[in-house]
Amino acid sequence: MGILERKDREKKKMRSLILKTAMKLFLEEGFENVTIRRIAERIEYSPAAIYLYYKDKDEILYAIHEIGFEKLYKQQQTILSTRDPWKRLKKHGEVYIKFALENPEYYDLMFIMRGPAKKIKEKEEWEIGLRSFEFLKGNIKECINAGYLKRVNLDVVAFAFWSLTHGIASLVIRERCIMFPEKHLNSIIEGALDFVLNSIVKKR
Amino acid sequence: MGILERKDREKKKMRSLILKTAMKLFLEEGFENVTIRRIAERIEYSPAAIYLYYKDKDEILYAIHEIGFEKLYKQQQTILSTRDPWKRLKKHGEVYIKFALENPEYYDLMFIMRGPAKKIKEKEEWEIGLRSFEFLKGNIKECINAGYLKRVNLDVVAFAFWSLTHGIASLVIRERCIMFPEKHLNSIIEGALDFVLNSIVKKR
DNA sequence: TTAATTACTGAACATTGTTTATATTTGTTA
DNA sequence: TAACAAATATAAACAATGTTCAGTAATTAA
Repeated sequence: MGILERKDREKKKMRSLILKTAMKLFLEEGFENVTIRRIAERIEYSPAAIYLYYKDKDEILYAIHEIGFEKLYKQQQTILSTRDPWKRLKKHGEVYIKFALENPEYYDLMFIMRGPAKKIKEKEEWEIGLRSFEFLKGNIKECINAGYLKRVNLDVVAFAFWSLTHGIASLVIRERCIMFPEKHLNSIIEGALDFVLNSIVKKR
Repeated sequence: MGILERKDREKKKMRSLILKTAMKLFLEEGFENVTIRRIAERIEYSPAAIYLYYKDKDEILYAIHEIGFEKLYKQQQTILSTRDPWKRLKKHGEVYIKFALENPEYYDLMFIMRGPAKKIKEKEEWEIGLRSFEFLKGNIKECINAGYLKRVNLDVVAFAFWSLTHGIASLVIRERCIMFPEKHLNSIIEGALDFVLNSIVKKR
């Protein structure tokens, strides 16, 4: 009965080949150039073949978006070496923005583009996105317990924090910060994050 | 010498007819349905005719985006009736988010979509966007002068404020808040804004 | 060896935005 | 007014896109 299993393996292999190729296109040329036809061309199959392995293009984008989340999550784990909850939360913000600005295409796919969002809705949940959000909530909870933050609703503080960092990242990525000269932008970003974080911290 | 002027009037009339029609499509069916062909159909011209009046589609989107800014600016002016700078700044945030959530298509065009951003770059400045940002800076400056805020760099505080509100708005609009049940979302948004604003205010 | 299932493709469809050669309308001049 | 010039408008096509479907080729089962 090894035939079914081999077929299954082959199916998975093909899916991963498609995804790998899409990723390559994505990283080399940006998501605008990830087209079904370009993927097909690279793997030397017809465009129609891809639809035997992925329902539509958004499903491929969703898969890439998941890889982006893995990448972000990994980078976020590095802050665990910082023991002080408050310092760690600051690092959290810095790492988040750093990820966004160093991987704007990923970030766009993860938090801005409509394509993956459609799939999120279909799934009725967003496991991969939630994991990062829960991680943030954990950090904030520790800050509250350590007396660094007021005892406010966890979701509210986490959402405020996320909105601030996402706001910064997405305004830059979607090119709405042209009022700031390029050379000042980084210090304004840092300044904005510091300003808010220093404001919400309680002096113990 | 009235002919040239009449021609000029006619040209303007045609431009405004195209824009008006694009606006109608935009408001009735969302920007996804603003296509050159649909506009052409409605004004009973050929698609090619539109290119005699607008360089490309992005130029039309840019024009709509400007109308959106007019709308926002008008709504922002209503906060001027609030005399206390701090209360006014709070209103500023509320009005901004209200505008975004009540006019998500406009907001998207103004602060998220790539199309208009391209035109912004070509123009090398962004008059209409800057006006709103300067208005925010003015409000913040008054808060500083009245002792409500620390004396921090104006651009930094304004950018922080804008990032927070834009972050909230864009996460909702691009459907990344599915971890919050619909019925709680509004109170979380309010809570997040209040949390940050109450944190940055100085007790006098 | 034949029948049935599976894997794949060519060609087409329905959309986009945009360009170009051509036709029509309008204005100028002899 | 007739002929020419300039403007305005269009039909048709181009080059893309995602996606579908009727067939063909390959593989497996009987």
